[in-house]
Amino acid sequence: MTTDGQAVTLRQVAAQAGVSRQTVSNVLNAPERVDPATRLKVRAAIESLGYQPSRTARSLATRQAGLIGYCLARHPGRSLFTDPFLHALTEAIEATGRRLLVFTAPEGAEGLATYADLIAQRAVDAFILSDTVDGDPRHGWLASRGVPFASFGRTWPEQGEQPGRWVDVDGAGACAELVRGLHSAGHDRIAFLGWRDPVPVGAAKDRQRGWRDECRRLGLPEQAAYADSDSMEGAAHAAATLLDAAQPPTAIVAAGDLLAVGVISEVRRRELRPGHDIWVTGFDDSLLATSVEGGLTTVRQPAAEITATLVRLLDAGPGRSGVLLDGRIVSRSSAPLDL
Amino acid sequence: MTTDGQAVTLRQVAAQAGVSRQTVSNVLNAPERVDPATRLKVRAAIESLGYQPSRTARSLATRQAGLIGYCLARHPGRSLFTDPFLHALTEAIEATGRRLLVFTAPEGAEGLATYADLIAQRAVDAFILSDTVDGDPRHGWLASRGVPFASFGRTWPEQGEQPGRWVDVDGAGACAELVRGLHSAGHDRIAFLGWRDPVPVGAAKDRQRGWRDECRRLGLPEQAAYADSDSMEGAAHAAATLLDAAQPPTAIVAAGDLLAVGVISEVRRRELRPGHDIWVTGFDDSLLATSVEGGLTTVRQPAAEITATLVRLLDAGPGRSGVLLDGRIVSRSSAPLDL
DNA sequence: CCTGGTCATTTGACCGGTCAAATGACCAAC
DNA sequence: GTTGGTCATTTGACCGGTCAAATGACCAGG
Repeated sequence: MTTDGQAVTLRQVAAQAGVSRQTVSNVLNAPERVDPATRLKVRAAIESLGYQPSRTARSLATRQAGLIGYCLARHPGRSLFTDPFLHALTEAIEATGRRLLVFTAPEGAEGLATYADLIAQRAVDAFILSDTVDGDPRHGWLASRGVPFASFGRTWPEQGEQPGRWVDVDGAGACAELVRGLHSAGHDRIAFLGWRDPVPVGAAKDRQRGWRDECRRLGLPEQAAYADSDSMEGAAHAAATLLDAAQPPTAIVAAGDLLAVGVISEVRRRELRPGHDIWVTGFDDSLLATSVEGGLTTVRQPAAEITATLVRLLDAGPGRSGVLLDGRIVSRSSAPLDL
Repeated sequence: MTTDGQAVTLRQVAAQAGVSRQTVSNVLNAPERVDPATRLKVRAAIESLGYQPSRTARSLATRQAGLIGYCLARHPGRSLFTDPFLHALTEAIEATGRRLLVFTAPEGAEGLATYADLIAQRAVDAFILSDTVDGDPRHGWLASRGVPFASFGRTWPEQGEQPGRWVDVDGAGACAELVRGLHSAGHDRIAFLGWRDPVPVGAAKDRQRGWRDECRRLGLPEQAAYADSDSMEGAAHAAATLLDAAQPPTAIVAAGDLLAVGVISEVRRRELRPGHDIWVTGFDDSLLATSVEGGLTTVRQPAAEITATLVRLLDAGPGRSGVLLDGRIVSRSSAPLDL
């Protein structure tokens, strides 16, 4: 509304409305304390001047930055879920009137200095953590200094509970459900395809555990293979070893969409039809899942629910708690399950 | 350093060092004005108290938020370059002592209200724009109110220059270079594979133009096909039509990595070898490029250079200017070019 | 000896809000 | 007619820095 460069202040609104600055402040922050008649008068002045309070001034007075910090993972493009997660997180935070500040930091304990700086500068009020690794140092460090945070992902401590509050998707449960679905569709040899990684990723182990436990429960053989890295090529090679076995699997549960696409390409190369001769499933419901022919059956991480929960936990105060959310199986033609 | 929750202030440092608050401020912002001896004394006090100035207080006084706004695109996961771009952008901004605030906004002209709010609240000093569309309303709007911004991507105005300052990657140039490389490797029939999209994406047209112009210059036939969407499946079908032609191409230049992977899968399905029988190239050097067997020849967008330039342009003041950066061709086995 | 100029440092006001205590109007109760 | 309580509104101090002008010490020049 202001065509001039200068911003409108509280006092200008007060002058225009013929009240004191505090009354204007009250209209915005505690309207019930203000007489309805003056409230209207002030609101009109606010409107006509196009006033919006300065976040900075308010932050200084309230000692709240109104910003949540989120560290971008070192390896961009590593996970296909990063992007939808970030988008959902931003919306969830904005829904509470705050905003998201993203930053980068070195990996591991070194990166804690960056977190320390942001707190010391009072640039953020709290942190959202993701890309957690086994024994992640951040959680304990932040909790010990009383910095509010919420974690997407577990730190898988050897024993005891992890510090602070977390949300995660039940990868084990989802994979178990996939195995059950495949089994009731008539599959008896359901293989798992994971990847080896320099960094131990708890999520991958979790998914495999769900598959293994369910296979045992159903008395199915446990065939597994591993890609050298999280790539289509590695997955294709690993899938080849599975398919070359004396008793090849009729279904392959892959630990991620990228792997699953690699499996599908190997299946196709052998003139076998995914979803008919060999059923294939992925994980993440990334853009790849709708990109392959007929679509990939996969597990969707409920991004909106995850981030809404994270934001809720941020304000839950100190303490320890965890929320485990269910992934939703999205059935497409690579493994036409009926759910 | 502070184990108590209370933050250290400038005045506490001043008291500790036995100087006035302004002297401490000068040590931080204009050290040359301070006597070396007192400078050391103050530095020691800062160190011992673990002092860091409050961003908020400084922002209020200087009227600079120290934050740059960046709007996340509506469709998360649409482009594989989003992730590396965001990472590089964050680092580039941090290198100048500022930080990145990300936000979401409705598409098109409606979203301008969100930009307006951020400015009115003085929450950000400037904006970085990306995911620009043809005739993007944001550029003119921001420029007309004197809000500093820099755009990754052109708005392709029908006539005249686009408002403000921009950086883009020369997609046309890179595709022309691919065509030249393929031609000198002996290819005479080099097809283009793009995609149709509800939103007109200037970048895709730009890449195709580069391919077309170079083919004409070399006197090569212009074969092109289009995927219904930016997906592997669509690309595979489009590739099939190309390969079924009476005079099938021996090389296919795809407008994106995802398309290229789709092309490769179709090529393999026909028992043809990518990089031998049919050469295939992509665009973006995304995680898919190293994920397919042998790797995908593709064009790398220079993320660090792009973002460094964007940040530089932010501080260039009002005016119009554009920087066109070269993409770098990364040769892998899907099209073993020697460059 | 007084003036004028640097240099290092300090002082008071200010950025634009919020908080807590103070003011004043109005009305019911003793 | 004084006291006490609510309600609406105002005042002064404060959040933690920065800016601009003022102060004081020191030294060279007329």
